[in-house]
Amino acid sequence: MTTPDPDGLLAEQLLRLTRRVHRIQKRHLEERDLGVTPAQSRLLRTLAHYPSPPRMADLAERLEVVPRAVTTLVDGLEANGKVRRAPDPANRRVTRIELTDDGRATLLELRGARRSAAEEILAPLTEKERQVLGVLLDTLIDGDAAPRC
Amino acid sequence: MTTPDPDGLLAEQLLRLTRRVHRIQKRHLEERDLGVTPAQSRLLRTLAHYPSPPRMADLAERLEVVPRAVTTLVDGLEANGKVRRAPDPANRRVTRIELTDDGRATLLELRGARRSAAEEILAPLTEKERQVLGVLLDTLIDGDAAPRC
DNA sequence: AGCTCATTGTTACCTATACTCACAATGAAC
DNA sequence: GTTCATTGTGAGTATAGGTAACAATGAGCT
Repeated sequence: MTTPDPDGLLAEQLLRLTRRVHRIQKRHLEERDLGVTPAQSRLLRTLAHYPSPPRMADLAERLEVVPRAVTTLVDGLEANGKVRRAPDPANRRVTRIELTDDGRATLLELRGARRSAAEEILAPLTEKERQVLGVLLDTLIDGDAAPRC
Repeated sequence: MTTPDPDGLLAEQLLRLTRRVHRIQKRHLEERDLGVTPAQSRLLRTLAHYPSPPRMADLAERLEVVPRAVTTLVDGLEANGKVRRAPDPANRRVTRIELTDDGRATLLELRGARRSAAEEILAPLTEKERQVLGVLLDTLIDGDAAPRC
């Protein structure tokens, strides 16, 4: 491989890998035929991390996305009965997003799809390598110094 | 960090890192104010790898994208005078894509932007760690067994 | 009380990327 | 020369995200 631009390579690698991950996840998702787009799936998963229903703004922050984007995602999920918008009694500006039973069921299937997709993608790496990769990625995501391993 | 879904974590990490890379690259690009979108930038860079002007289909394959997508990208670049569509004398079906002088100049600035962006992103990693990361990513992209390091 | 300002979600619109399908022009094979 | 494959593109769609303006609400100050 010719690498005349070694320092710009990371972005290209990430792009290609992200695309591969997308393809594989899409395939695993379609096998189960849940009516959920990748971004909606991410919102569902994020939703599961909260002990109590979060606000739209909370989701936007967690997803690193503008609040307006969350509206669209919740619209789609609500139309399919996966989540429910509930008013906050304490503050009438906020709407809290709750998982429905259907949403919870979807989430379980989603996890299965993700797990098998991840297994396929990570197959070429040993357990140790996976850990190293995870640490390196986390370091870059956070942008601070790496824990020297 | 709570990781109830360790096997699905990679996709999330990749997504976040890719987004961070996008943000940083965008910032570095905007400082120079080239009129080029990220995908167009990628096409320009890819173009530079060919010793002689490639066909649309070649670019599509190299970019891992459907040929129709290349049409749109080249349209944009051609409108801005960065590339030129040239007929192939030997086969009138194919159009070859050539870099213009302006495109070449843009490419140079692009490289600078990418280099400084990459420097910012990779700053927390040592040289050795960068190499390890590169190998791991390549392994996952190709999908075959990792070279044991 | 009332006035001002910040927060919250949303309406309306725009951009970027990439996809499918259909098709016209061309070349290749028999 | 009829048939079939290749090549690029028009038309339309989906997904993901962003900006700007705004209405409803809450909070703080006087």
